[in-house]
Parts: sequence; C-alpha cells; structure tokens
Amino acid sequence: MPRLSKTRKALLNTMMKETIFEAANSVLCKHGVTGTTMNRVAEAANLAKSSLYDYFESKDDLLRFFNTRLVEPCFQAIEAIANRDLPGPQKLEQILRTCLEYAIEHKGLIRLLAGAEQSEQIRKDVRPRFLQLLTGIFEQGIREGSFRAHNPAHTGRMFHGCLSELFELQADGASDEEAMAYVAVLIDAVLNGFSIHPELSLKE
Amino acid sequence: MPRLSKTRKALLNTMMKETIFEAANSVLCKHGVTGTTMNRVAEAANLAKSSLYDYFESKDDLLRFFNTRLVEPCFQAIEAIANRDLPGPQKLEQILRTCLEYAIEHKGLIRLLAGAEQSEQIRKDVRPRFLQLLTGIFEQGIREGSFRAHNPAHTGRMFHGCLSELFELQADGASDEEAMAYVAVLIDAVLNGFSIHPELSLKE
Amino acid sequence: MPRLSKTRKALLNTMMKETIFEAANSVLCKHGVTGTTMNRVAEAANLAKSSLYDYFESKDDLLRFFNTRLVEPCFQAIEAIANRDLPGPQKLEQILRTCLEYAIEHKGLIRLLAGAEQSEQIRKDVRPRFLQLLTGIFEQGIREGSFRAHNPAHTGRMFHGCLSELFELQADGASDEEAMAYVAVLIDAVLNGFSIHPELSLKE
Amino acid sequence: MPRLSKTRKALLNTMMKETIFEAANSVLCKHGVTGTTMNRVAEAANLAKSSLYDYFESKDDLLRFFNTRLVEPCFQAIEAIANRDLPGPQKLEQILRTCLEYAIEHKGLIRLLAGAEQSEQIRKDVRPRFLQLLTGIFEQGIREGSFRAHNPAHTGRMFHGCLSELFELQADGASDEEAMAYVAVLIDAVLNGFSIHPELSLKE
DNA sequence: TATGAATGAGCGTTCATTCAT
DNA sequence: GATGAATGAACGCTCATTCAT
Repeated sequence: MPRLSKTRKALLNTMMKETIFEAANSVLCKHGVTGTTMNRVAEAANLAKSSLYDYFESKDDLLRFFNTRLVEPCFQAIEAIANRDLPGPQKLEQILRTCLEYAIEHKGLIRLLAGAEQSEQIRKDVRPRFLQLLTGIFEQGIREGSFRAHNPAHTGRMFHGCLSELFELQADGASDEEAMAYVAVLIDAVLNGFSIHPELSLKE
Repeated sequence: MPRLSKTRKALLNTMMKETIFEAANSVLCKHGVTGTTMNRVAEAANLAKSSLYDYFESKDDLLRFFNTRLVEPCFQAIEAIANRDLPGPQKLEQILRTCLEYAIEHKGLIRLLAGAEQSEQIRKDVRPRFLQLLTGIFEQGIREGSFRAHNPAHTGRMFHGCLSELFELQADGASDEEAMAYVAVLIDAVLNGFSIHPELSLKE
Repeated sequence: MPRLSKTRKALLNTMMKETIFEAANSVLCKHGVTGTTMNRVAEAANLAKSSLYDYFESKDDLLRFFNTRLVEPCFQAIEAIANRDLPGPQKLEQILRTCLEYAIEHKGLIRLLAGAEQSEQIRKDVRPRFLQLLTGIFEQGIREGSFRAHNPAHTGRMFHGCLSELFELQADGASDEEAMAYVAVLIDAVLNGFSIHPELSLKE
Repeated sequence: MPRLSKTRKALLNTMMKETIFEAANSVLCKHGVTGTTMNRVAEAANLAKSSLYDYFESKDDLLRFFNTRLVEPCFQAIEAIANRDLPGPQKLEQILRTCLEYAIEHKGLIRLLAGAEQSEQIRKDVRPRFLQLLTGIFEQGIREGSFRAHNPAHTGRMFHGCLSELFELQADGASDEEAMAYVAVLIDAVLNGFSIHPELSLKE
C-alpha cells in the first residue's frame, strides 16, 4: 500500500502544517508580527522549536504561509470580482463585502493587514497588486461615466485606505455589526460622496 | 542658587534630549523603527550608549518622545484647526494640507506612521484621539448640512484611512508633487464624491 | 535454520553497510568531512535518517568505517610492500606508487586525509602505524647501506610529510598528471637528494 | 587628559583582546579548530559570550586574529629569510630553524598548522604563499647549481610537507629536543639526500 | 555627569540522536 | 527491519539594559 501510505503521509504533513499555522496564528494575534518568534510558535504548538523546521524551511517560509492561507485567497476573490463584467461601483461594493467576510472569518488576517505591524513580506507582495487592481476599477468607472475623472491611482489609493480601516476597526475589537455598518457607510460614501450638493459645496 | 542651577540643569537636560532625539530621528529615517537600536542612536548622537539612559528611561521612552516631538505637534495643529470656527469641509481640507506639510518636512514622521513598522506606542496614543476629532468634524458637517447623515465615526474613520495612505505613498518613495496631487484628489473627492450624479447611481 | 538465517542476515547487513558507505562517500566527495551530515547521507542512500543507526552506531562509527574501507586497504597494501623482500628505496618507491593509485581511484580518501578537515579519528588510528612502518623501512635502508644513518624515525616522518602533500596536491584540484609528476620528483629526490654534490655543499 | 585616556582605552582594549585570544588559544589547544566555539571561548575567558563581540566582530574575526598574532609573524620571518642574499640551501636551513623557534614558543600555532584541523581561513591565506616562496627558493637553488633540476614547485611542496611534520611532531607531544633533532635531520637530508651514492642507487 | 565594560535573555538555525509504530 | 516524527543541545549572533567608576 505505498499509495495509501504516501497519501497518509502527505495528509499528516498538511495537518501538522495546519497545526503549526494555527499556533503561529494565535501567537500573531497575541504578540503581533514582530513578536511572532519561533520560540513562541513552538511553545504554542507544543512542539520543540527544531520540529518547526520539519514543516517550514525557515521563519520566512512560515510567514509566507500566512500569505498563502489568508491573504492570497482573499486577494484572489477580490481579483475575481475585478475581472467580472460589472460596473465599477458595483465591483467596489462586492470587493468590500468580500473583505468584510474574510475579516470576520479570519481574525488572524487582521493582524497581518492592519497597519500596526504588517508583515513586510505581505506588504511588498500584495499591496502593489491591490493598488493596481483598484486603480483599474476606477479607470473603468471613469470610462463608464460613473466616476469623476480623478487620477484613478489616487482614488484607488484612497479606497485602499478606507478598506484598511476596516481591518483596523476589527483589530480594535469592534463587533461584526460595527464592521458591517462601516462597510455600508463606505459603500454609500463611494457612490454618493460625503457631501450634499457636492458640486456646490466649495463654491458657496 | 539652587533655583538657577535647577533651571540650568533642566535646560541642559532638555537640550540633551533634543540632541538625542535628532540623532534618533536620523537613525529612524535611515533604518526604520526596527532598525533604530540604542547602539545606532548613541553612535549618531556621539554619546555612550549608556548615556542615553540618563535622558530616557528606556528605548520605549525614547520612542514615546517621538510622539511628543513629531506626532503631537502635528496633532495639535490639527486639533487647532478642528477648534476653529470653520465649516466642516474646510476643516478637513486644512487638516489635509497640514498633514501634507508635516509629512514633507519631517520624513521621520513617515517612518513612524506608515507601513509595516509603525510604532505600536504611537498608534495607541494618537489614533483614538484622531479618530474622535475627525468624528467630531463629520458630526459638525452633518449638523451644518454639508455632509450626508452617515455615522460620523465611520466617515471619520474613512477619512483617516485616506490620510494614512498619504504617509504610505510617501513611504513608498513618492515625490512631494505626487503627495500633493494625492491630497488634491482627496480633497475633491471628499467634497464632491467619487461618483457623478451620485444620488442616482444606486437607484438605477 | 538459524544458521542460514544468520548468514543471510549478516550478508544483508554487510550489503546495507556497503550501500550506506557508498552514499556517504559520495557526500564526502561533494561536501567534505564537515559537510557530511547524517541527513545528507540518508538522502544519498535513499534511506530514512534513522535507518542509518541500524547499521552504524553513530556518526563517528560511520566515519570509522571509512577507515575500514578506504584507509585500511591502502595501508595494508603499503604494509604488504613493507614486508616484501626488497631493498628500502624500492619499497618507498612502490609505496608511493600505491598511494598514488589509491588517491587517484578513491577521491573520497583525499577528503579524508588532506587538509583542514581530516577526520581526527582516522588520523589517530593510522598515522602512528604508518610512521612506524616508514621508520622500519628507513632502518632497513640504513642497514643495507643505501640510506645515510639518519634517525630513521625522523626520515620516516619526512617521507610521510612529503606523502601527505600528495593528497594536498590532489585536494587542491591538481590533475592526475600533476600528481604523477610530483611522485616522480619525490622518488627521485628520495633516491638522489635535492642537492648536487651533496656531500660537499655544506662544507664549502 | 583625553590623550592619556585614549591611550589607556586602546591599551585596555588591546589587553582584553589578548586575554580573549589566550582563552581562545587554550580552547584551541584542548578542542581543536572545530571545537573552538564562542561559548567555550567565553567560558575560558570568564566572560559573557556577548562580550566577546565587543572585541571581535565575529568568530571569523577572532580566528583571523590567530593569523595576525601567530601565523603571520612566523610567515614574515620566513619571507625575510627568503629575500636575503643567501644561497638556496642556507635559506631553507634558516627557514627551518625559524619555524622550529616559533613552534617551540607558541604551542597554539601547532594546532593551527598541524594537519588535523587547520583553520580553513589560515590554510587558504598562507599555504599558497608559502608554497610559492619555497618554489622560488628551489628555483634559485637550481639556478645556482646547488639543487638538481627537479620541478621546483614539487620540491617546494615536498619541503613544505617535511616542515608540516615538524608541527605534527610537536602536536604529538614531542619534546623540544626531538623537534630540534628532526630539524637537524631534515637539514642534512635536504642538503645531502637520504641516499648514499645517490646518483647510482637506481641504476645499479 | 558620563562612560566603558559587561551581561543575560533571546533570536533563527542546525544536527546527531531517539523511539513508537 | 525500517521509518517518520520529534527532540535537546548547541551554534553564531544581537540588543536593551545595568553598574562601578
């Protein structure tokens, strides 16, 4: 039964990675990125420190796994939305809702993405791609005539900032309801702006 | 002459703190928060490492001083704007411009406020106060009839997110011109929204 | 059938040791003594790391096996030469040629015997016996009247030093031809000395 | 008195380096190059491990200090001899005597140079230079008509091998008298060869 | 007052070895 | 008999902090 054994082996390996990942996740939630040391992860996983290295090549590798498991799926869901045949504003709305779902489900994600101590790795990987994606949506919105002709890189960035605050909000311990309310306001503000009679507000 | 000597002492102490702060600031700009070690600060200040402890109780204390010297003045300038007798939208605009000026002038501030390595301490101190202040402005704006009646805590948060991106932008190495352009778009978007005919876009 | 099974067992055991040895040898050639880790050996042998311990008590034991398989045969060939009925100079010549052959054939031997990372174990085992053997040959040579009446322990040691350089030369990456040339010079020098009119060179 | 203080400082620093060096030297003698760990050195020096790094940048730096303090002076003395206006054979003789002196005085040198566990660093630095130097002397000797026209790189190498054995001899715990005797034999052998009537010994 | 010297806890990583299955 | 999982000790190194002078 070498096939079975191989399968089993792979499965066990995957489960251990998962266990360690969860341990690391809990450490991350408690101590932040900087405080996530191999020592603490090992302790949380009830393993010898050296055993971590049987499943992750290095600390970097372990952190990269957070990308794979938390950030990347979320980002890909976002990317899928961006590629749909939808008007820009609705894309933004759906992206927001997706982020909300992820943030509610995976609390660890928040530590990773909230400003305080983002993993350098993740920042470098994801941030530019995300900004570019948002820029694209704003470009589309402008083309469609639904958005004003602002520099889309800048409006994209603004939207990104508002989105980050969603994670911050949750990192601050807000309830899921608050997070949902925040998203609702954000959606409305994107579509309708903050201001009443906006085109007049500055001139008068 | 105990009084004079006391005064002199206090003055000297203040000057030394200043010297060390500047040294630390230069280190911060070059190496980031994590890279700001007591060793490097001492070297930059031309002082023995142990002498730093005569003026700052700990590294944390030193970092908190950045709050006092960089973040706090900026925040107080913002607070002053918030307390002026101005319509909400204009307050936001002036706050933005103030932040821009500070960020351009004090590059160390950026390292402190942006990205992966923000000082946890500073976050905890400033963030809630800032959010509250922005909330107040949005409340005022709603009262004045210039802003829609969104939950002002949420719109404040959104604005904060957009503002954070200003620091991120600069941490990414953007030119001052780009930063200015971003601020201009942000001001316009706050006032006029992203969308065209916003009040219709959702209904149709 | 205990006897048969015992025989078979012993045979299998021997074969496994051989397999592991060959794997270790290839690792040794590639990575040197220090770089020969149990992990690498196991990988090269296509065995679990722990299985190595079924055949060798410890890493030291494994390294000692190199003695048995590489060094010892070479040494015994040398010993055989020493025991032949030959004049001393010719014994030395044949020993040299034998060493050359071994070194050319078994590159692992070189890693074991040359340079910075010689196996301490092997040194301790082989060196004194080799020195003694060479001493014996020089004694014989003196008795026969072919060598000057130097302290044979010392001349033996000198010869050993020259021989070591053969391995060093190869460890430095010299071609087989160079190694042969070195041996040729060494033979000639032993027989004829470095100097011309040697017996006069000091007196004049 | 800044000048005095600076001098004192430098002196103390030098003395500490010396202390650590001696501690490291004792560790080296006891445990060999591989066994010379920062832990052991610190313990031998009665210092915290981290304090070693106040005087040496790294373990490599510490080992390089052995070069500076033990190997290099010896090598430079040898180099000076090589550059004197002397016939080749006498150069070799003087080099031998110099090595003997050094080896008698600095027992730590022996662990560094004897084959068992030479420092890789030192090997790479010194060995080729030494071989080249010896080659030069043999070239000169051939030119002068005192040495046979062997490939001088090879005879140089042979001489180097004989010299190495001097250090080995001492590492084996031989008395200074034995070492001297070895050198005497080596000198005589270089000048007069091992063999009697050498030019005939092979032909007949 | 200022400092040089020293420290201890902790970091990420490696590796020979053990043991239940 | 062979293995995967796990371990503990040690490695080189960093850094905030302390203390006698």
